[in-house]
Amino acid sequence: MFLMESPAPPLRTFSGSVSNLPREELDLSATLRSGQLFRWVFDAEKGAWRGVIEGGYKLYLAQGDGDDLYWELEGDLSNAPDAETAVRRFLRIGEVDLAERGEAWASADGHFARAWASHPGIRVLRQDPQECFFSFLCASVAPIARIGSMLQAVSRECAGDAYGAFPTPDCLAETSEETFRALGLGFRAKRVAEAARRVASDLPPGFLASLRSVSHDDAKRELTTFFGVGEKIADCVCLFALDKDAAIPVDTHIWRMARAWYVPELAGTSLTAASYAKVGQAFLDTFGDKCGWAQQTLFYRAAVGSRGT
DNA sequence: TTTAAAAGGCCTGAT
DNA sequence: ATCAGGCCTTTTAAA
Repeated sequence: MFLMESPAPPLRTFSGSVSNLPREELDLSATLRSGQLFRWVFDAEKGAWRGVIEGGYKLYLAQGDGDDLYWELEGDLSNAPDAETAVRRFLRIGEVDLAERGEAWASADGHFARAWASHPGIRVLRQDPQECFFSFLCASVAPIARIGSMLQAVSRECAGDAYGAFPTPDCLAETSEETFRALGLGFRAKRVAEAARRVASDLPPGFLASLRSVSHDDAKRELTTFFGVGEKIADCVCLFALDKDAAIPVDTHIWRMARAWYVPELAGTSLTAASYAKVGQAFLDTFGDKCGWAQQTLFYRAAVGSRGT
């Protein structure tokens, strides 16, 4: 080996494919549009989805009609596992056998069976905790499309690129509440500005990612100490970035579904801390330790699948 | 043209 | 301690 030390990070491109990946294991398009992340776009020229994953790697993903997934990853991997490991880690391939789980869930629950029949293969991804946290801080009473436009505006303002690496906490912390308001965040502006300042200056680097190694309850307790973060947003971060596969974010859609199907005794009541816990328990009882994944398929049918496209 | 609803949370006042 | 109601911004679609 005659690798030289270079001042600039060695930006390189790697590519490969994952074979034997049927649609029941991954529906790439539905997964990326399922409201768990908001800055992935389909690059028509390249014929692939494009986004940035944890570690700042730019990733292209393409799924054809067959059982192969093609990927291309760009970045400095000198201090990281190999590229394919990074891709599999993001998609959580090999960790959760969704095809097998989905079949079991469908035979256990008729409502899930209907959602699975129309949209199998919606996975829960492992996101960058930082981006996921700020994403769902922007998600209060906003439709998925608007969450995307808010986050693209924030990225463009702080990092210069709507679809590049998400701004660092330091960069977000230097942006004023008024600026966030001007970017269309509305009453969420104060929450984002305050959280950014706290993450940047009051907490150790990597604090959010460190919550991966604590329990679901402990992670929620930490997250809900932020102004603007209640149980629902905390559970979104737990499920989509912190490996808490039993987290059930009870939003307006899941709450409606729960009252109609899973916790009928709550029909006609309003959502409280007590009923929030009952909904989570009902999902755990029905679907088991990966119930957050089942929730994502049900959510998709209610919130995304019913709309056009 | 007005109104409701959108991956909510905080504050207040009443039991 | 627990819960219902009002409020906070903006956008889109339905009435």
